[in-house]
Amino acid sequence: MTVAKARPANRREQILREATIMFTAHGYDGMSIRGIAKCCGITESAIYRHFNNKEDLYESVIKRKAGQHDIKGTLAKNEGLDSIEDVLTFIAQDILDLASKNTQLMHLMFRSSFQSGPTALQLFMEIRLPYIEFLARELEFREKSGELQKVDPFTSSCCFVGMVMDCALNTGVWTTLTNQKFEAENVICNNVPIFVRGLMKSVVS
Amino acid sequence: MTVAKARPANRREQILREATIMFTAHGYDGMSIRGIAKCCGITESAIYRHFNNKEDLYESVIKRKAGQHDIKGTLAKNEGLDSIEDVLTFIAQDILDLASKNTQLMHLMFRSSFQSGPTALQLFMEIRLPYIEFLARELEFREKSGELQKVDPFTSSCCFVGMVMDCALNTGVWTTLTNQKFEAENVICNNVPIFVRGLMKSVVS
DNA sequence: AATAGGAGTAAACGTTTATTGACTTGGGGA
DNA sequence: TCCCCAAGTCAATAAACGTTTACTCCTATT
Repeated sequence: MTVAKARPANRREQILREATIMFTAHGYDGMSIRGIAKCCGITESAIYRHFNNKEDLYESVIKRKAGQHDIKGTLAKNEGLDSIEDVLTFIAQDILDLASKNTQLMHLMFRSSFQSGPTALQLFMEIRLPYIEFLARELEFREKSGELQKVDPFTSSCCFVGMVMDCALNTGVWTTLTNQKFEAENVICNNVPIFVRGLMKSVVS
Repeated sequence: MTVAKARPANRREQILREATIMFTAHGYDGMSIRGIAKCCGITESAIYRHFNNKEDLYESVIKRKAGQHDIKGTLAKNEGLDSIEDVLTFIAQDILDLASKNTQLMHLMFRSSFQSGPTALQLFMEIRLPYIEFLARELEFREKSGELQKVDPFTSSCCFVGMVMDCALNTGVWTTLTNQKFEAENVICNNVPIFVRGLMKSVVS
């Protein structure tokens, strides 16, 4: 009496989608093969036709997400911006856009960084690192050209990107925790200028 | 033949200690009653003499950690610092100190914020929020007195604290990921001045 | 038309999970 | 001295876990 169900075009993709949802919501130990199977409307065994084991499935989830965004590529297209203000605004805007359109990605990045294994830092490397390296290069160049104060490009870049990432991750928290409004645009309007004034040599207030 | 083991002064505290280690390392689902019991040298049932269930134990872990640090209190003792530079330096130093002396706390804070339930944001509220409110008040005061540029105190404070927290959490990551050095002192030497210059009205470069 | 194999099923595997129950200590107060 | 009770033990529970097995479709290729 075993009746085969309808087979969607690519089951593998569906499983990965559901597993991603599960993992972002409950973490590795909280995502169960059973639960994912149920969400897909198939049995657990069917999942093992597509993935060797749970760890394999997990790694595939991370790799898939990493493959969905080519940060390095999009950044490369935006080299040569005029002022440092443009650069910082662009980066902040880009990260906050990415985060708001793709909440999953951010949570996945932080969750996976707590996980052990080979894919622990993959999302950090493919999402966060490109931003940092991009900004660090811009800072280094502009520092040498005399536009900026004497600062350590890498540290400054890490901090700026970290600040924006932190905002992106916690926008929801602050609005529920306090009654203050705390939105992406405010961060850009408010803090990019602070950084700009702090970085530039001559200041026009 | 059931022999009762030696009973340490406060077993409860020992259980909480081991559970904290387990939770910071493996998360809620990854921390097992069995594992904790084994670490304490007792049986699982013994744990249920001290806690109603796993969730109760978990909540106790969070509450205990929250009770170990009186951020609000220590901040209150440091009101009335001279310059905004002193304020920012103090905050950054304090957070990075706290983080380096108590790595657990930071990881616990982020892990718990991903968890659902009543204690989800407790550590955020008792650790992070006091810093933000403290700095926001300082900024608001100094803005009104004309010392600072026109900025939104809350947003600026959120961002600064977020930046430092992010640094504290990821210092380890960057040093292993890149060969660049990225340490607490560098962050303070480098980024506090940037913020100061960015916030102040008149700049002495 | 025959067939090979990809993709599904039901059922069971052994293990681990959180939790409970019944029993046993040992030390402090009556 | 007796006895109570907090804090242990051992043993058992049902449920959930990841994984494997044996079997069955459906479909594309030959």
